[in-house]
Amino acid sequence: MSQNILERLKSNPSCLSKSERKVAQVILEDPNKAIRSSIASLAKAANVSEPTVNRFCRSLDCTGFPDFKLKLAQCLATGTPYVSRNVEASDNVEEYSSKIFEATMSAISDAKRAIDPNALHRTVDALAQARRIEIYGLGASGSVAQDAQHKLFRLNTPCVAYTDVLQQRMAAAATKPGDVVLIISNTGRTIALVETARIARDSGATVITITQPHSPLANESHILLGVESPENTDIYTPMTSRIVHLTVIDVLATGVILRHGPEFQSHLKRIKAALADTRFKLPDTD
Amino acid sequence: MSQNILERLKSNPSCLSKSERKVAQVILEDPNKAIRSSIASLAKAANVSEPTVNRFCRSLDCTGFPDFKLKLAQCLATGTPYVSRNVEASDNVEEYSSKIFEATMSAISDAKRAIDPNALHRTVDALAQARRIEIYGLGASGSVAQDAQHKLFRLNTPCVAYTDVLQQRMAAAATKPGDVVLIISNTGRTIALVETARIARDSGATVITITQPHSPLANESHILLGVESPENTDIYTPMTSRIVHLTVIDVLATGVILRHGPEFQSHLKRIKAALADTRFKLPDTD
DNA sequence: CCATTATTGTAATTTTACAACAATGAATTC
DNA sequence: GAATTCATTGTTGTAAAATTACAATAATGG
Repeated sequence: MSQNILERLKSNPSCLSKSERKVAQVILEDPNKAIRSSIASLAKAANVSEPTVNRFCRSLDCTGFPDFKLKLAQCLATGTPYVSRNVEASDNVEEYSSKIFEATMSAISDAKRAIDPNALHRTVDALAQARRIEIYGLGASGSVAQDAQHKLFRLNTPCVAYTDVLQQRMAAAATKPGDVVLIISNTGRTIALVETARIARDSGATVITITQPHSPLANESHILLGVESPENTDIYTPMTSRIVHLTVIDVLATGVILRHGPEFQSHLKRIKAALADTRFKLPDTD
Repeated sequence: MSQNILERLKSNPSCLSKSERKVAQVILEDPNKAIRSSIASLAKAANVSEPTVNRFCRSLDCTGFPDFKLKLAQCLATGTPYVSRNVEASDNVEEYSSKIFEATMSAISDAKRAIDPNALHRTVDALAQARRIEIYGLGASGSVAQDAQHKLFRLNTPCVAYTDVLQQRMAAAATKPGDVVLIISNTGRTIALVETARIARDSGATVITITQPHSPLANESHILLGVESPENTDIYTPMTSRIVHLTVIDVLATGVILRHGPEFQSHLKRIKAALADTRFKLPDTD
């Protein structure tokens, strides 16, 4: 439905008149200030009359100035790229920690919007029916693969994660139709993984990837769970993308569990119960 | 900074008077309607006077009614579900995937508010000065520990993750003053880890934990990075909490990098560059 | 039970958003 | 080149909205 006022402002569109563009510019300079100012102060800041500001709002499919402020505020809150502030060397603890938390939330929010429910559905199908599940990842995605194994092994289906290139290649060559190979990669450009995907394909396995769309790895997969990672990986190692990957895996695991139905949950409870003796008891019953 | 009006509304806090609670209730019934209505219509809907609505806003740290509407609108836009809905057996793909994404975001948002900047600061200090860093985790936290190693080993400080109880105990016994032991646990009640923490303490290491506050493990630590995990772990394995743990580790790694200053970044670039040949090149220069 | 305080409503005031209309200016036509 | 048309912008005025100041009421404690 309604969306992204900021995008349309930045692209300086033809639907705005000269003075309306002045308004747009003032707003873009400090959107967070704009949502707190009245129509009068904004008009003065842009050197135009108040009704001009109002007409400006109408041009953007708002019913009026308050409605515009509302939409702009929501746009800012969703963590659109416009506000995705980068960590700076001068930041103190509060600042960089806030930024990282926000960037992470924003990435999850983006993924939520971008993920293809159909691909999820088909993946859950494939996992639920798999004879065997293999999970491959390297580098930062290695621990994601291991986490995925930790989640999926409860499903009564044999399930292994490999984080070693050679083991992955051998395991991929050993797969058969009915097996599912889940490959996780941030860039989708790691040569070894693309080759392994090809090997698994040739062996007849169903290849599912959690990776960057339109990447070489994505092109090798039967089912693609696309996750865009716009982050700058030059200096900082991929942070948000691997968290999105984990969330996708949560969705998959939950989907398979739901698919198995209620009687399956006693099976999960038993697994959980096996841990009880490793823990200190809770202080009280609650 | 301040955030999540909805959270505070639904927890029906003591800082509101009787009629102010009536206002809160009306708003919670349909928040999306509330952000579009005037103070007058809202007052009528709640059967209170207009100034009461205004005072209600002030009680919630807003400068007035418009400011309140703005914050509420932003709160709604972030998609943070104010009633963290649980996955139900009847959910279809879209539904449970939405719920999981939302629950994850909500958990990160909560953690952002709850995390103690002072503890973060001291942890960054300790990590930056550490002679050696050891990271321990078990189960789901095992892959978190491994991910942490993957992040922290770039810091020029020897850094290992152990996900095996015996290795952890031996390594903990071998630590010395100046060493930092980072222990990650969802519940904070795993007996083995609590014992290991004690061994590390006795050896003189600085014990830092990412875990549930007020837990046995938290009590054994020199520095506690507290993460509440209200989630029901009866059936589903901890999902959101380990993602929060990872985010905290991102913050720590970033903090240490910032602490080391700009000349350190060339060191990181070299590490990154070592990966270049393992990847397919990007289609174009951009 | 009275004094004190907190809570709520009434009325007045200020601020804000918007509509109706007038003015300006550019483009087009004769 | 003047006249006409159209789009754009500003001026004035008004209704609505938000807020203040203050009075009335209810709640609390000695």
